[in-house]
Amino acid sequence: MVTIRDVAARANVSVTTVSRVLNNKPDVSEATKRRVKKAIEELGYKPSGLARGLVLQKTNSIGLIIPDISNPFFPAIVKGIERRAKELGYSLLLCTTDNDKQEETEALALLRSKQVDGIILSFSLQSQEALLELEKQGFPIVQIDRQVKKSGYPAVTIDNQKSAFKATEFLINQGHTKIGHVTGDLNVETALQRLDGFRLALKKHGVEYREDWVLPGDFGRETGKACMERFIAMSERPTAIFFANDLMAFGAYEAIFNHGLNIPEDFSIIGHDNIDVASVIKPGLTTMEQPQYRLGQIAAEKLIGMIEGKQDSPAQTVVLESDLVVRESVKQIAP
Amino acid sequence: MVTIRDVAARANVSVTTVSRVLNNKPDVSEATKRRVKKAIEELGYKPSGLARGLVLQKTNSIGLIIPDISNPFFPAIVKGIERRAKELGYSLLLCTTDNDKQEETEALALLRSKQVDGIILSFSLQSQEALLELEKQGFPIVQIDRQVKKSGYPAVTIDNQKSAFKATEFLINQGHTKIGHVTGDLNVETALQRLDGFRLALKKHGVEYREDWVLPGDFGRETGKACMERFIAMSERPTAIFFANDLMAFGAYEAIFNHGLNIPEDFSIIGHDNIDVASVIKPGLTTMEQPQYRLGQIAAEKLIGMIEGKQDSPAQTVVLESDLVVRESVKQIAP
DNA sequence: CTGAAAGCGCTAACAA
DNA sequence: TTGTTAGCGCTTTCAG
Repeated sequence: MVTIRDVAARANVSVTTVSRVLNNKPDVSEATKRRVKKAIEELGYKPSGLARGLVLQKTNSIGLIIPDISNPFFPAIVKGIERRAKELGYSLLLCTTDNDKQEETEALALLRSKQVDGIILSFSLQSQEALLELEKQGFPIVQIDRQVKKSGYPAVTIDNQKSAFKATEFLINQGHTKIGHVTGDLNVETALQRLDGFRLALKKHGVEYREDWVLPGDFGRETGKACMERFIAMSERPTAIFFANDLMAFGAYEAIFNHGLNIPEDFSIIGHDNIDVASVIKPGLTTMEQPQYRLGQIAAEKLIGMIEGKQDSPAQTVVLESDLVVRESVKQIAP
Repeated sequence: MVTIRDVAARANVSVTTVSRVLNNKPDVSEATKRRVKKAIEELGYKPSGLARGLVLQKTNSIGLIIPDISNPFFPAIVKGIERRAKELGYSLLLCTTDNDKQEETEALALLRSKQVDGIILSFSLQSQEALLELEKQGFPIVQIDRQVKKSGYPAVTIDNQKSAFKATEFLINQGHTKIGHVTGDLNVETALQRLDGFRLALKKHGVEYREDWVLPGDFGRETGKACMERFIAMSERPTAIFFANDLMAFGAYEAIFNHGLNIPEDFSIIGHDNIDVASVIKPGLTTMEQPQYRLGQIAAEKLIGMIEGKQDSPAQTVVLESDLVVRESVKQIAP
């Protein structure tokens, strides 16, 4: 490995001087600067991030902890984070957890030991204490998509309750009064909030809330399919169902088609997230759009702001809007 | 920050001894081991990966460079890599490039400066020299999905030529003789190979190859749509089209439906990759399945094998099989 | 404008 | 079984 010493020797200067030109510090004559640069070039020298990080106590890398990158909701978020972080001079260490509490804890420990400057994460409710601990130490963290409320860490999310409310209200406005819901993983704040939004909308419009039409899901496609099978098997069925995310709605599509039934004639379906393919499937899935890329960008900016201590005020949670995207999966019912 | 020195002081031993228990080295009495562990516990001490990396010249992290994480082809690969790497004690630094040559070069430099132990990458053909350079230095790299042939670095891929051949042959066996193709980004080896496979299949079966039915794409959905528009506008149309990936085929679905045309009645469509949603859309997309998760796992294993010098033979390229998945997007034509 | 030297937190000879 | 010491490659006072 070629080190700063080799460069110094070759350029006939001290390591200090080399370090100076490396970091664009003043007080180096043009002549020596040129010589040093030449030596760097010739030797193909690259400074060691490790050594630099050790002395500066700063790595210019941030950690990202998400449940599952193969869940289509996350890639756009990751992209947003990665692109913005890169622009701001940071790189990304990726950990996934499958929503497992132990994996979450391990990921946190791992990233700390790698000495990332901060972490963006999407945690289940089970891992609160770990966050509280880090908060005491003043370690920079931004939550994304999901907020573990008890911690004081800022989050970048949409208003999930409101979003679910809007989705449900749309169903009601289309004339539906028999409405079911498949929840997300109830260990996740997001899922809880969407359930709340669903309830609130029914209540506001005086529509009956039926326990047996609210099925516990987990944001996975298979579960969406399984829950839909249960709806189909019911003697009294809802006419419309709000799925806590599009992936589960896709599962429902499968189940419905497998039974020779139709959307929206037999069931009106609304999803959440507007993942990329929601527009490709037939009938097009009506859903709530989240600005994932933006969420990612903002989270990266916010975290790096915290790291570099530029926040004017204590870091605030950012809540973006979600928008209804109407396609063909919801039928209008005559009153 | 609490360092190994603090632990040593608290446990009344030397830093060496602490280091020994940290790394499970022998020659530490049970008694002192306990004392040290207690001190570590009480202080909440975490070893600095930076410092360790600096002295060991090993970071236990690997770099991953891919074009775009929001392309649905990659998440499963990333997951496979991440999961396997984690099992083997490595973490993942993620860089994306948008297939841009400069970004590829930068990512390589960045990861080197972060001193990752090795890199898994999916490069365009434009970045050959950079690889050659690293190869001279004996730096461990594994290519995934795409192989830059000139480098001696192993790759983990499917046989893209054969796969495209099989896809095209399926069209022919269904009775099609007017067959078009939308290529991938021709700066990418994979796209070239699929085009070759397409040609070969036509040739073998004596089916005419028409230049004007081979449209240059870029693996993006928009392009798939645009190319499909061109096919639709032709006075003489192909009856079947092989798209170099599913994403472009999805774009084609849009275009076809927008014109009030039907699949497979008006156009038979076959894709490539079998990304998750290929089964959800209507009609189900016939396509070639790639084992993405496996590709990722194997790439991680292979790279780490290279890093740890356990390879029995010089690292070999691994070629996995792809399988035809028949759904409803291809019509059988009476001879 | 330039350099010597201390030290970031850790591991590994080498001694004891 | 334990400790002393010399670095890993870099930045940064502090002196020239």
